[in-house]
Amino acid sequence: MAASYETASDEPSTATVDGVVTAVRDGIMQGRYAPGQRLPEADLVSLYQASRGAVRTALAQLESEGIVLRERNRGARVRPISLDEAVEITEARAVVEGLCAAKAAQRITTDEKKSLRTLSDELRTAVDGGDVMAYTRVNQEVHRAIRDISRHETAGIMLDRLRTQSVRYHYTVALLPGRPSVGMAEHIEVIESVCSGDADLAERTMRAHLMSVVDALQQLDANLHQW
Amino acid sequence: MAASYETASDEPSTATVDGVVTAVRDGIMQGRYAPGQRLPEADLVSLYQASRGAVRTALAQLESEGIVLRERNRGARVRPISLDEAVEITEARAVVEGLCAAKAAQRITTDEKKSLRTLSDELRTAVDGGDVMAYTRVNQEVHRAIRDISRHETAGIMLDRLRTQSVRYHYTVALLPGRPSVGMAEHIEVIESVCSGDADLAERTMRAHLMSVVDALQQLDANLHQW
DNA sequence: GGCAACTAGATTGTTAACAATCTTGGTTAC
DNA sequence: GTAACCAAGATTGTTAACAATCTAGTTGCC
Repeated sequence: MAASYETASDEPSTATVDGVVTAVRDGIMQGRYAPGQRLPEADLVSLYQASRGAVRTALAQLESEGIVLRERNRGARVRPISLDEAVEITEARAVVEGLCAAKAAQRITTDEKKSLRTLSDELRTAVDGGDVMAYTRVNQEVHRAIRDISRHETAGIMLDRLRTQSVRYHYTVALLPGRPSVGMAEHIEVIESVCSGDADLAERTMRAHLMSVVDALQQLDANLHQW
Repeated sequence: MAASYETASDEPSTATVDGVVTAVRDGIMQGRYAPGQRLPEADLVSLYQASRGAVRTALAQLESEGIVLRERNRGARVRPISLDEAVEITEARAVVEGLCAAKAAQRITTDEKKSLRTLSDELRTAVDGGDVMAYTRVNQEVHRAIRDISRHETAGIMLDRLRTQSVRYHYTVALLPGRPSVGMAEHIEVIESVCSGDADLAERTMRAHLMSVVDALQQLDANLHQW
């Protein structure tokens, strides 16, 4: 597989360990690597022009991130995520992002309020235009912004990890009928509650939003079983 | 440093990667390795009789767990944790353990209620006898039990990580004057609320308990600066 | 006497070869 | 025809040697 000696696209040296980690991680998050797909070391070596040691270290790190599964003498695979797990991950996100929202409400500056509300407008135009891709992107930007405003490093690191584990499900949720407009309303509510400075309200609003994502996930599951 | 060729205690072969990881992690959590202390690869190799590659992999994993710091060409050190970080970690624990308490309240069986209440009794005898070590141990057992009863794997993994990062502070908190009796009362309240089956109440109680630990941490800080 | 440059030792990073294990395909016996 | 067995290839795990980098101590110069 991938016998060409040429570099994959336009990246001559992903050579470092971190390079391989981010390349494979992005590949998994973008769906280029399917769940359960094998990741032979030799392929990654020739693909990313890195040494085997670097690939090995990268795989170990990805395993500890929970997105790659390794079995002794049987190599690495993309770790499949069940819907139950996706629900669990979203529940965990709900409480941690709730914490971030509360802290953000306490610490937000006027400049940050302005840029948050700019995102509100972008959300509206994306949903009005029916642009699901843009909706998904701005969506993530909102969560990212609140996580940054909270200035809570520990929570931020935890969310990074949770997000990489669950991203594959997200744009599936966005495709549910009526989901974008519901999600937009919730996001704007979250933004306003954070801007209000009421930590308790901000936390409750954020949690409610993510619990509604849990509902959407289970609805998705029901739809799949119906087919 | 550590020039003795004898094995540390009674473990002739920690040879595997996981062995080194748990050995070093326990060493850090038990305070045998001080914050900031260097961890030269060669020393770990002779101490635990493992290959350098295994030690290297182990250090990489410990770094991703956040308890070891590595700098290029400068080796690994035990990562020092500031009080601000300890507060952040405890805040994060508060919301995640709150989630566990809520789920535990929903899912607890009668047998589990019994063993939880047994821990209540153990707590009382430990505090009555003034046994701080036993108090600390039962303390952790209570949190562990609730985490198990919740059957929330994702939250469990997150808590494992958070706990290893903050354990060094815990038994410092337990030494504060009057802390054991306050902590005992809170723990018993948590246990009863989980047993009651009221998810909302259980979550609030658990969060209140851990926020009181945050207060204790900050009080500890104030005491230190006063000296 | 103090400061800068240099050298030797120690420590980590990288690569390559070797060993162990698993998978796959074919062959043979029943 | 099927099932068990065996061997070759492929894949991963481990070890050891080599290269690069940093640190500390020393020497020489100002």
